[in-house]
Amino acid sequence: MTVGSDAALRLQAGAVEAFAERGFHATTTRDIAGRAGMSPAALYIHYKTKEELLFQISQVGHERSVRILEESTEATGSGVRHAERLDRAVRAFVRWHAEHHTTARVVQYELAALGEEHYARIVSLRRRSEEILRGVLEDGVASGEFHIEDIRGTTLAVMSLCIDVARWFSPEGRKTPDEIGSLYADLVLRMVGNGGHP
Amino acid sequence: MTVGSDAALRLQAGAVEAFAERGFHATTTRDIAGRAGMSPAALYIHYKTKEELLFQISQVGHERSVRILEESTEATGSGVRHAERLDRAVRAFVRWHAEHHTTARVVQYELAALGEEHYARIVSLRRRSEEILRGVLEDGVASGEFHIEDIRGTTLAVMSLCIDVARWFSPEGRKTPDEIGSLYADLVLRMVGNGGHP
DNA sequence: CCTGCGGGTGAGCGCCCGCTTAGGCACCGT
DNA sequence: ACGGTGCCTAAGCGGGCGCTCACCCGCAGG
Repeated sequence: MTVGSDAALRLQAGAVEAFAERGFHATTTRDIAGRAGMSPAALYIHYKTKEELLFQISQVGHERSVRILEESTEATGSGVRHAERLDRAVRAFVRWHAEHHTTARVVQYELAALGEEHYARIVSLRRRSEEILRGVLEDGVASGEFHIEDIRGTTLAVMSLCIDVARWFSPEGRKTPDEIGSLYADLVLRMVGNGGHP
Repeated sequence: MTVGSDAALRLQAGAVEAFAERGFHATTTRDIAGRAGMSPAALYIHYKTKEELLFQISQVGHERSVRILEESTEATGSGVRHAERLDRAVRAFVRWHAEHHTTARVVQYELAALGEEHYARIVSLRRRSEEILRGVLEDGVASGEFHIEDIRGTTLAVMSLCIDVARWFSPEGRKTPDEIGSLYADLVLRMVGNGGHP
């Protein structure tokens, strides 16, 4: 149950790989333990069930997402341009989904395998992410930088766009995470009616 | 093996429901057969394996996608506005993903469970979809209606946005498929630098 | 009337799953 | 010196999985 120990972390890493490749239900505990260089039984010293292992992964991933969005959208002064906050947020969020695409894939697409209580905890973290982003859009509309009719719908679309990067990104693809971040930040600024360079 | 028969179609419908709810690997053949009102063994009269059933679903879904994109982007005359072709395409594509969100979910997110050969066949259909959309963007750039730096990347982003609707859409949500289609068509026109109303 | 056949069932095979149990070994404080 | 503790393994239990097999029924053709 010592979640931070070396063995526990190796198990997490193995599980992320396996879940990302085959999905939670198609992954066996034997496979996870094998990737961590341990016997199948060792898994149960560190985690109560396979599902709890998924929950740990999902939780740290979502907490990371929230922090990324919080830090990149901080309103540090009174003269901050909200376009810049949004630009930074999308860049960072997309970059994380590309660079850690295996983790992100698990975090974003294996939620359905969580138990009820764990699922609820994760959903509240997701809501938090959405609220942060919506806050930026609202600020930008209020300041006249953005022109959006449906703020809630647009927020969802922006998150959608960023999250889906984890589904298709491959390190062998023709773009680096940074390049995708740039492109997407530009596209999102257009979506919110900022014109890219107002 | 009579894929179009009544029983075969009921099995397909049951499988779509089950796969969408729980995912391919977490769904049992007993569950699928049960939803179709049949015994577990009946499944194997109509499909060789559970995977083949997934393939049929995936194939018809992807063929439908391609047709939707083809029909909505037809260049019917010489004076067609490409913004209108793109608008129609996004509207129709998004509407399909929302209205048939269970099917779409299976079609878009269970690909990894396909066998190698089946997977390859599906990938070629997906490439076709992407090419159709990219064609519209290229036409619009050539005609001066759109202003895009990275056509390939933008195409991918647009597809991403549309596809992801299947992941989060719920009929109990606050928007109808038509409303989401409108919003997304508007957002996409902004992404391609059309300004919404040029 | 019998026959053949397409579409169905009940029972169950063999396998592998998630998880447990009994025990072993290195290192600790006393 | 030695019992306790933390971490690990070999073995295996119970169960549910994908899939098969032997058989059955209703009906069309001769």
